[in-house]
Amino acid sequence: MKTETRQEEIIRVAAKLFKEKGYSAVTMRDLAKAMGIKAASLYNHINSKQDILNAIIISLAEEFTEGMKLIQSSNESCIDKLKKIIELHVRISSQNIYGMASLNNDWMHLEEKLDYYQKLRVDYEDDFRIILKDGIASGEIVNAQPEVMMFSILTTLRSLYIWVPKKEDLNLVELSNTLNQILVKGINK
Amino acid sequence: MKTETRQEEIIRVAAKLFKEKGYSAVTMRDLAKAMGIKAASLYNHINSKQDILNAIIISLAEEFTEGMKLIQSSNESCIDKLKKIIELHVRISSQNIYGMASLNNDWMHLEEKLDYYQKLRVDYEDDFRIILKDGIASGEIVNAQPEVMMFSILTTLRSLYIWVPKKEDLNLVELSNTLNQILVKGINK
DNA sequence: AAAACAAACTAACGCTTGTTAGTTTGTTTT
DNA sequence: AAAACAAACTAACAAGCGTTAGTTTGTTTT
Repeated sequence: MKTETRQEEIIRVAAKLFKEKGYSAVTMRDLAKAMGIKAASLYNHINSKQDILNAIIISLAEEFTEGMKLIQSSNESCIDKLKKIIELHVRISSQNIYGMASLNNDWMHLEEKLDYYQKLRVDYEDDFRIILKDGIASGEIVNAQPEVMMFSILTTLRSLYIWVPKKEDLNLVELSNTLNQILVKGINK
Repeated sequence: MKTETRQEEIIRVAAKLFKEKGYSAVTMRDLAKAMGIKAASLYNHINSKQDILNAIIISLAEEFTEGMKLIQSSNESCIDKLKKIIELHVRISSQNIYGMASLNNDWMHLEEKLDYYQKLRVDYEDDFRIILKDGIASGEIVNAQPEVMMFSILTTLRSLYIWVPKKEDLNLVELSNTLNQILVKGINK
């Protein structure tokens, strides 16, 4: 197990605070107090508050992009690809619930990295849409509006961070399966 | 049509700014500039920045509570109640997309009103859960984990504000129907 | 015409913000 | 023992924060 650098520790603690109050409401003095040091000392390890946010969000966004590219290039059925996407979100979200909160709520405070982030996001959604449209074309998926389907599924998956920690007892494979059933097969008998 | 007071106008404009940057990142000077006046002049109409957030969030939360109580006390089937809940969210969200953003993202910055808000929220979720459990008990709904179902549906509905404005062409009845189909019946054939 | 009111203004307040500069301390490498 | 380094510190900065006090201006009510 690789030991965490001081910089990584700061970023991890920052993500936790960002989840609770949002990026703008967390001060460098708040972060320093949570680390048990003075605010100025943070700058021995990080360049700026902004850089902390960049590090949290961009690494996560790239992880999602990588995952999607793998799924996209497989030749599984559309329904199986959706299952894989659900597993991707469950895995990443459970590994970094604090970072996922920043990704969801504080992306608009990215500055230099904002355009890059938004491109990753748009591309991800485009890939998702294509999977759904292929599924409709091949008759695997019901012919409803793919935009609404994508919104519904993706919103649920993006919000997993709110909810995953409360279910530590539930193992992640089981959670993926349940989500797959509910999101894909619906809830009525 | 009742004309808007200056105070209501400030609250409406504030909600729009809060949606874009979050409560903490919006300054009273930002808000004043958006209103075309100086920051100090805002205080002729409102008591504090905090009060603006309270007004936005609490009125919406109470609107949801009222709607839920009506649905709860009707004697419709569980599936029909779910449909009504979807319609409730579509209606309120489309009427106040900016306020819904604050409700979702800035509720933790409520201060005196935080406990009250959280009670409304917990009660709402309790009512929702009971509807699902009744549906499972009566065999209307598939016997999966009601917690996951509720999370999935409620997360989608709570995020409508992100997405409704892009679909102005789509009428709201149609959107409710499509959401109902996807959330309840699923997407696979 | 006088009084009252709504809604803007200027000026300033005390406090907090992110960040920098320079220094101290203790450990590790030469 | 000397040099280098990592990681903390104190002190301070300029800018921005929410908010208050007191004033001006123009309209509406008496």
